[in-house]
Amino acid sequence: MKEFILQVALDAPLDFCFDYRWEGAPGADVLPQVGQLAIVPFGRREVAGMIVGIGDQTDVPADKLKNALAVHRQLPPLSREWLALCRFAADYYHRPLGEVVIPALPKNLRGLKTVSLDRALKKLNKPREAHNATPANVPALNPAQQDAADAIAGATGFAPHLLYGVTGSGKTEVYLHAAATILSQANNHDNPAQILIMVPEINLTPQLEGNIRARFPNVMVATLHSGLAEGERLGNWLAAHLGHARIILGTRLALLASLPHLKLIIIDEEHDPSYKQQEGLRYSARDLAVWRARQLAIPLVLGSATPSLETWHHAQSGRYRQLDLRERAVRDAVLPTVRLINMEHDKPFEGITSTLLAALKLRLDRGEQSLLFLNRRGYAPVLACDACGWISNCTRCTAFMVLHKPDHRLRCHHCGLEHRIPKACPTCGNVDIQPLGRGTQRVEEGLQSLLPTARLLRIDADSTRRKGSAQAAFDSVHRGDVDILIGTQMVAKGHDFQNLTLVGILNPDTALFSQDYRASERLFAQLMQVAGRAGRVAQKEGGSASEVLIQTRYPQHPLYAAIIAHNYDRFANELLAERRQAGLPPFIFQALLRAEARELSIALEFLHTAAAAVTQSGIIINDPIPMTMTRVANVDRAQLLVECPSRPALQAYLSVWIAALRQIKTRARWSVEIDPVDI
DNA sequence: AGCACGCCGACT
DNA sequence: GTCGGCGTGCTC
Repeated sequence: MKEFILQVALDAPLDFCFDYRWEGAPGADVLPQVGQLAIVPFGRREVAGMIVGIGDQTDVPADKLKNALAVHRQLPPLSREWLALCRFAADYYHRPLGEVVIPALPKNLRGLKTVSLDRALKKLNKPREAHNATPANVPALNPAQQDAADAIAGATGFAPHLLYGVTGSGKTEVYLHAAATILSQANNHDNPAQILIMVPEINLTPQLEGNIRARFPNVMVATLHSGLAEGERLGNWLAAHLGHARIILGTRLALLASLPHLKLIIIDEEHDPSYKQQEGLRYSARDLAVWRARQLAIPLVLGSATPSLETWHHAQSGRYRQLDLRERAVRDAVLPTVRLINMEHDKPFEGITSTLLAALKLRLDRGEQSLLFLNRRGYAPVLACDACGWISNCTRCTAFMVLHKPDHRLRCHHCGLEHRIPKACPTCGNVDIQPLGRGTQRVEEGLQSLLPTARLLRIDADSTRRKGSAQAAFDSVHRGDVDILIGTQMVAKGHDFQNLTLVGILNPDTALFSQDYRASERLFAQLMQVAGRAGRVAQKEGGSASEVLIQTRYPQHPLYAAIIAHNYDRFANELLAERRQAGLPPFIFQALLRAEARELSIALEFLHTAAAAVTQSGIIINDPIPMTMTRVANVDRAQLLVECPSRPALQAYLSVWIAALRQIKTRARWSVEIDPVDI
């Protein structure tokens, strides 16, 4: 009876692996393998861990060493490539390996019960023979699309591409053609291929999933996103892991799926902030995709009308190959006309200028649809008392309680605190307390009074809280049951509305002067995206083209000039020049140390100690500062930014520094984020 | 992270 | 006299 020592990575905030004893059963020839899951005792619990090494020695004293309880042997082991990807992510983001590996696996795989595995494999549709994978209903490509698809499918080795094309220029067709070519090539050589297509939010883009399934009727398509039920998640994950699924469509979490035959990665809307995980392991799925494509020596496509400045920089410098789609692929479609409405001259009533109101009436008369975009939900962002100056502050956060009129509540969007709307000022008793500012609910109310016959529909996180209600709302717009759609950024993504000819942007100015230097980049992307909802209709005979009206107090701002000209190139180049001048990303690399405690002084004291813990030339350590929103849910937060022009130098420093931070005795909770985006 | 143990305040 | 607050320490 031979005894082995398993090195097991566990999902615990401990930066090392744990050793377990494994005694092979007498006569058993099946040994545990690296890449298999083991169930092990850990403290008083039993948890799943990943076997990352097998040996016959350990430093762990015999009285501490425990036996592994079981090994998942019916599952093919995770590949060395997959483990290397996880190890890279763990190293790069300075987190324990198990914290990357274990959450990347379906929950149902992590339990003691192994029977569910067989059932999930029954449940799966058997893949049909892939040699017959002839795409159905293939539209012809224009020359630019054809060149792009050929470049991607014909690339050899690691080949990152920026597919740069405005909304409606037919990026999806390029993806599908490149995918079809790579799938068929692989099949001819009896060498299966898998293609990973990532999208920002799968729930908002059901059309893409439908298109893919229709185009590849003989290929198994699996989706991976957080909205799946656990059973479905396990089945789809297994389909990818076993190589049955040839196309995997998913959100950022799909990047960490096991894809043994991966031959192409596509990231649609690569600039989208949702590719950055904002809790736990704060990874960038886009950045990890680049690493994974390099590791496997395969092509990568980053698609966007408004690329992130990181990607744009790489394309400009020639590290990524840029593929341009300069024309709209939809026949007769023209780019929407963008006009500014100067709110200094045309004072808004109920948040709507007379120019915009007239444009809305025109669409109503013509039986066409309009979209009003306002990135602020609720009725009003704050309730205030004129008499004594009271405002509806949240008692637990550095934030206002937002007025939600339909359910008669004040609600904090940060900690969830709620109470009834007071009838009078809580401090002075004044009954005349007023909402300040305007959210989607208030716009809906005001607009209904201005246009009593119009059929309005508000789409935001509040109106679509129930499962499936967002889809129902979008369906009613498609059916033509709605004249004017009022929405937050939820309406900006994915959906094409055939009869929509007017987009009104109500109040975009706040982002122009934000402390966050990325705000203007994001605003541009958001405006382009929401404007794209309108321009998809072919120009009607005798009618005018679709129109985007932007209400602003700063019509001279260069961002708007770029929007009007549909010229992201120049705007992006100007932003890049500013970033270079100011020493901001992508010309510098950053890490952010966050600390939180019941008292701000505790967090700040920790950060000051941290700032002095390890100094090194070339590493810029900024002053610790309270976060803009200092208090959330009665916890005070502060942060410390560390910068360096060299990524390897920053990484080397972080390894030493974080080890030193672990030695600091503090009551603050802290974490380090690499490449932070919201600072 | 969990989950224990351990030592001081308001209650069945 | 107990129940329970969260500080501290450990997990192969």
